[in-house]
Amino acid sequence: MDGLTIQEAAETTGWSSRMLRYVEREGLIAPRRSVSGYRLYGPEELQRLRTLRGLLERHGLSLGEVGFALRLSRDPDMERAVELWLEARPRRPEDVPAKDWLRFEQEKHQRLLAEAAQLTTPAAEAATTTTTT
Amino acid sequence: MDGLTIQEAAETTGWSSRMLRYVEREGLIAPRRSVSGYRLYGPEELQRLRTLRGLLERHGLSLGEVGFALRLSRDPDMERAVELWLEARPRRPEDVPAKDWLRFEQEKHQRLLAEAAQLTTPAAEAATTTTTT
DNA sequence: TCAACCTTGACACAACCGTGGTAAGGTTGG
DNA sequence: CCAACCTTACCACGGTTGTGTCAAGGTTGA
Repeated sequence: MDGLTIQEAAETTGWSSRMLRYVEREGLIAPRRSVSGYRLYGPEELQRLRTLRGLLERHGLSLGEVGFALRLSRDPDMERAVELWLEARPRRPEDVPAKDWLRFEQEKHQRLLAEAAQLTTPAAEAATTTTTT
Repeated sequence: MDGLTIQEAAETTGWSSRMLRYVEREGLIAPRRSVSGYRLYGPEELQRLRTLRGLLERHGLSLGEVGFALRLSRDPDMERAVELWLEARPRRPEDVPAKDWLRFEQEKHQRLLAEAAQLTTPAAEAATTTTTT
């Protein structure tokens, strides 16, 4: 049975086991299960749990908010609706000609994706884990 | 004194005046004020209030969630952090070679922006308002 | 002037969130 | 077999959300 049980995972990540179940119900981190239903946390999940903790703390976010961001990213229809509503802020279209704004947005996302690609170096995840052996 | 007072705005938008103040405190819609501090709702705000209502209902969102989306869009640092965490979902990099995934993401955003540009035709907003006269 | 608005601030209250605990029962490994 | 885990499903409980109402005071317009 490879992978840490919920209590072990709790100890190495700083979450309580109770909260690990909660995090799972929020859809954020769902470890695979053993045949008998035990949660089995692998290095990826452990790392994600730690970075999640950091994310919340550094930006003052709640689990629910990150869960909402996840829902957004999984429901492009909803995401589009929200973004459209937000973009429609009272702002004279003459101020920023649409073309430029569009270019700006594209560049923003390209920048973002570049960073993402950089930070997602495949080996990095597993390496940091303490309990890999 | 042009613009509707809070109660008038409430009547035409279906929100209660109490909720209009709440919506404002969430940072979603802040009408300008008269010299004496009265809220004055213009056609833009009224339209946004109606579409907001629709947005919430159609997607089962809460004011707080839209408020969070707003915070996200105003704090690119936070947005980037959240997106990065979400993108790092357990997914074998071998499954989808990074290049293709990147292209897919870019295309997604271009599609989105195209739609946005289309729906943001400048005249549309003011036209639909009932109280323009 | 005076009724009918507006403002902010407070109290209230149900419903939900984050979190812990406990109970009843299954799994595991020595 | 048995201690020490695991599972789900509840109760609890303070904090936040969404919403109403009320109070004390300023503004407006006939």
